[in-house]
Amino acid sequence: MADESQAKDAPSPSTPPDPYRPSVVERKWQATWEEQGTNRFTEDEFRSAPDPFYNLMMFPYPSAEGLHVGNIYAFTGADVHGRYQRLRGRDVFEPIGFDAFGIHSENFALKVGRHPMDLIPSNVANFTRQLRRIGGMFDWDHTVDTTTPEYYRWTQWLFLQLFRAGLAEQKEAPVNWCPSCMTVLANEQVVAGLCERCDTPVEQRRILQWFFRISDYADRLLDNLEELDWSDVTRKAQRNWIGRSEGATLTFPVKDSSESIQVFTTRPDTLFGATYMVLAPEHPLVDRIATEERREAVESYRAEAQSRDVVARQKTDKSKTGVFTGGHCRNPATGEDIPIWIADYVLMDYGTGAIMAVPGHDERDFEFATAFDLPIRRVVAGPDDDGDTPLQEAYVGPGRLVNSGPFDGLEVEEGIRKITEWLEENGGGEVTTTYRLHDWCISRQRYWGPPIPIIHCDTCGSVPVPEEDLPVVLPRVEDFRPDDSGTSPLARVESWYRTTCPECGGEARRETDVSDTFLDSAWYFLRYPSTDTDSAPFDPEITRRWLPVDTYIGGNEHAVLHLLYSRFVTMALKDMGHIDFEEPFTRFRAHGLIIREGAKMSKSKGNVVVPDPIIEEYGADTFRLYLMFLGPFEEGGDYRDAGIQGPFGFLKRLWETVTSLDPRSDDAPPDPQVERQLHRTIEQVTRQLPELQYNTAVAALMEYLNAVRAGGRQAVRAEVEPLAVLVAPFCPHIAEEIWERLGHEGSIFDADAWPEHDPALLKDDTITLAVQVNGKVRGTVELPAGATEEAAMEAARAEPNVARYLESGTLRRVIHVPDRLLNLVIN
RNA sequence: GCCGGGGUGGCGAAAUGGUAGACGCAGGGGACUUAAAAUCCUCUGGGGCUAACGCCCCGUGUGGGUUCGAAUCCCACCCCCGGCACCA
Repeated sequence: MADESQAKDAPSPSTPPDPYRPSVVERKWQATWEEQGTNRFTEDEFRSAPDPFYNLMMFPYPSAEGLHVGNIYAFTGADVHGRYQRLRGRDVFEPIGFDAFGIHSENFALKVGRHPMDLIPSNVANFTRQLRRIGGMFDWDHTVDTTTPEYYRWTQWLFLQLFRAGLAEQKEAPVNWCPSCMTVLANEQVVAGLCERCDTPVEQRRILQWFFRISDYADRLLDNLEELDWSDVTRKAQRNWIGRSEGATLTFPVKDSSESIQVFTTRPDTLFGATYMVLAPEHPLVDRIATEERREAVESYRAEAQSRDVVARQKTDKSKTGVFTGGHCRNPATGEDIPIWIADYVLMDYGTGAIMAVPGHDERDFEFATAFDLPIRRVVAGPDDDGDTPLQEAYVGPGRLVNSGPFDGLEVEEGIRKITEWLEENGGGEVTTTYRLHDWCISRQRYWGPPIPIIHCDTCGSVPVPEEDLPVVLPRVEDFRPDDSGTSPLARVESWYRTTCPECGGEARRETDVSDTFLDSAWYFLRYPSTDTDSAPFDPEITRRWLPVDTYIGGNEHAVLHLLYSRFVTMALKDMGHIDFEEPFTRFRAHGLIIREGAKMSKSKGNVVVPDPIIEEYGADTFRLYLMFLGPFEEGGDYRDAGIQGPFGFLKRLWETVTSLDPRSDDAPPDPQVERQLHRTIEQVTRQLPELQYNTAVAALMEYLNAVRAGGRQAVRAEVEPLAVLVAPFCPHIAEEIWERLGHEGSIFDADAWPEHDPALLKDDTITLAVQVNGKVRGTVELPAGATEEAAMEAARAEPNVARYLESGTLRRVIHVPDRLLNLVIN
């Protein structure tokens, strides 16, 4: 009997014949992608791709612990974006690499007693395995590892270009110095003013460092921000960091001397209230101004200021300290002699390192003047004040000038202009702009970085290593601990640093400092498409075709430094004629942070999500889908262990729906209601994916599958086939498998199969209109779409609950929002 | 202190002037099972009224305002998270 044979073949309900086995599906497709080169570009393809889309994500530091969920979250979000673009037909290049130089690697290597040259390759191998496992669309033929000579050769090349352009220079700068370890510490190695290793109080030391003159580019870096399609938070952070401040530089002649002191102020209008001057302790004029009888006090204060670490020096919550120098200068406005002090609340590296103190109208000066009993004078009167109103605190609000001679009565804004003009005419001042942004210190007295390619020669000075001699290879040094010299461990390797001068051939010495990791990452996006080239850092033709980066996704912790340095390097390279664009990242989006069960994840709390076992159990597709579903991608979300069940169930149902399709219904038309919802889903997902609104797009997909399966109905092919494509950016493996099972050959990502929605199908024929009385919903009525107000009124009156309210008062007004609501205002 | 972001059911979250709580988790009830797991169906903001169908009130951090109508806009305040922090 036919029934019998069917029964034999039919699966028993408890053991489905073909359950969803993520690991099988995922292994299969990862192997297929690898074999077919699905995600890889050849050099020819790079040169000829018709519609390039450069999809970049911030490359990771390959820690020994392996990929963190935070990394996976970021990479998945970026990968979804890249896969979406590819499904829309773009030629998407999605590279990944490793940012493996720097103090983290070095400290970890010291801690575990292994050499970073051994450690890093094994970390990279582990990261690579994990990155392949999550199913990113990475081009594994074009990766970079910043610690390989093939890469840092060009980092050194970049240094040389900047050096030649006059953008690299050596100058003295303070560093954190641990007198017990006798070594230079990075800011993060100083904890509450103490060395993190030995708890000794940290001091400052001035040593010669290499700087890039990024501040030359401050205006351009700031002004270009207007035009960039970047997250607002990120642009704002950069604006604050650059900190452009318009003001004036004023000159105060020192009494009984030919010297004068320059100060920067944004409030030249308060000049008449300047009752004393303050210099930074390091200010070069201090020696010449301090009088004999004050010299001892001045010297000991300077020594004390220097004995603090660089971070503690700038704490705002400590009380003001300072000493009188014994010197005076003349206030050019009042003609008065005012005392010159030194205090560490004035910073040498902002403005001119000196201020005119106006205690009446500056909180810091007020605090200082109160502490040292210096005169406080009101020169701005608020709306209820006059020139004699006493000051209980600094007044920083708007008002009119008082006690300011000819300028009395002017509003602050006008006073600023008039007093500046007056000083300019008398040679006592000029309009100036200063920046918070400092030059970029790129030297590190450390081992684990690319050596700075400079040779020091007694006759020729600092000579660049000839480009053909690059890379200057970082030698393998077994003892790479920092030492008591205040220089890099490389300074102990005489065989390495002794060399000859490329210019005069005489004896010379290599620079032994290495460069900042931020330099490695400031140009890596230029290298990715050109890793096939070893004759140049980046191929001009390929670079023209692929850059700038179309979308860059990464953490906002790099909002300032990394992104700013990359922009600076790009601008400098453009000015030197190496590239033809000056902004590296057309679009940047910052992703949010993942927390776990309401708390920040941290190793010490032991609440870190370990990805491998989760991927093992549920598969990468489920894990990816869950991460994207947690919350808005740009805001982050709360990882709750149980939550993964939702996305997992969704994929199991998707699988079941496809594998149980009846081939005889392949040509059947979709159910009209389901079809409408399909088109609404296509519309929503297509709109939201490029905007990174993943969580709601996933919800729409779930809703659609629920509709397809509602009441246990049997789906037809036309209802589920588009779903395979829509889900593919999130879950590439299962999408490929379903696509293949639906009878397609080749990768879904090459199928040009992204569905188009039909606008005519977005709306239902009948709609539910909410009927309100005085703004409160009192009922709903079913109406044909586009019904008139009259039709809506008629239906509303027929609704008993609405009618009840209408009878209780007089209808005053009707507000009709077609197809949405009807609000009846009664009294 | 300054600059961002945020505060909505038991929980993650939707909704950016028009039916608050889509989607999902957790939980309750039911089906299947010898049983459990898995799966499927169904209910689920709080309170009240009703035999029931239903209906009413309250509800988006707090207090005010604008509006026919506010989670959404405006004013004041509280709290949480992130960044910067003596920048003259």
